[in-house]
Amino acid sequence: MQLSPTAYVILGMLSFGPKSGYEIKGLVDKSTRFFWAASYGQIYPELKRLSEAGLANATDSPQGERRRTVYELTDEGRDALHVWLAEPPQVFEMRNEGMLKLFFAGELDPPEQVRMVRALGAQHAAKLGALREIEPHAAEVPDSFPYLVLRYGIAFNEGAVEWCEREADRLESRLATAGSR
Amino acid sequence: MQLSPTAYVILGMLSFGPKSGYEIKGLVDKSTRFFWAASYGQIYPELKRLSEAGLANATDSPQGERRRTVYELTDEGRDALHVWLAEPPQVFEMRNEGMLKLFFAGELDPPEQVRMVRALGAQHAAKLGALREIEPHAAEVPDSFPYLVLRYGIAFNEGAVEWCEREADRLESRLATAGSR
DNA sequence: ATTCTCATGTAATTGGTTACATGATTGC
DNA sequence: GCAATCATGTAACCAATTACATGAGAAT
Repeated sequence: MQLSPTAYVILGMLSFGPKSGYEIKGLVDKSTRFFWAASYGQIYPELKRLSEAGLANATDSPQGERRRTVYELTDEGRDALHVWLAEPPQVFEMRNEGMLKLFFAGELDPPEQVRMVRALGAQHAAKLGALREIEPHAAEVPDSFPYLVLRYGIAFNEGAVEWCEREADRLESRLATAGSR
Repeated sequence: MQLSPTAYVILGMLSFGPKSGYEIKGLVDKSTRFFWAASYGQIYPELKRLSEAGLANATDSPQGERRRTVYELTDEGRDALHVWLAEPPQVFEMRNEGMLKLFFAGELDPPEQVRMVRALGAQHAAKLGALREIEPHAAEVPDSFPYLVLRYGIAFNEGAVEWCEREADRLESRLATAGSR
């Protein structure tokens, strides 16, 4: 039985302890979503499939009248997770509209080109801000992999912000010299 | 009429001059695919839509008996491209299985954790290799935006490779100290 | 009262890939 | 003669998002 990376996100979250679909969604939204998002439309059906496949166990644990199903990883589920973790990563996809616009920026006049590079920088700065908001929370477990991954995201976005500023400045100065020639 | 970013990839490619669907696909595959891919299944129907919308003009230009349709940007098409370029970028999505595995790497034992960080580094090194192969070709137009974007990709992947090596080394040394304690 | 959070799920739609089908031209 | 490249297109399929539907409990 072939599982999608999204199924492994769920197994991985369950490896931290038993959780409801709602809790998994919440965790994904403040962690993996930056490199692997998941919606309710995936999570709930996938949880059902995983429990049918014997990789997770479903237990009803209502809070008062509010129904709630908590899933926990079975031994087979943990094995499946370990096997997947040890395999070389396959998927790496990106949809970066800012890069795409920059690629075609030669179509615009120079001042607008500079604005575009700064807009890309602003995009990265916004992401950086979002990551830094999570940081104090993640730093509570300093040697953990979630924290390692967060630091990678921060480093990358810092680099990108600097790169955009540098390139925008370069374009701007080139523009100034061209104007005075 | 709302166009998708993929439609703008096509308009953008046509801004470099008239092209067939086949040529557009070839260009995408050695440039934008790293941050915005497109398949024949998208390109051909989209070209038809763009020409129906008056943003591109279709001209039959067979080579012998081999049929061929070349599209060129209309003035409206160029305007639409410029409007889109000036708008702030929206989409930024990533599916990075390597990061995802790293996030859950705490499940494995330390030597395997080190292997995983190195595997992520290898993924970035492979991408870096692919980009460097394109570089001499792109460097022919040194001040162009396609070349700027390529350099961004190279810088990012170089940074990622170094980061992975550094973190793998750190993990390894931590592992050694823990073992002798 | 009302809004927010907790909680689960499905249906419709979108965006995109892959496979399939067809055929001409070029280079070995 | 055969493989690679040029060239166009559709159909089936897949992954994922969004909107919708429902309802309890907690906080303001």
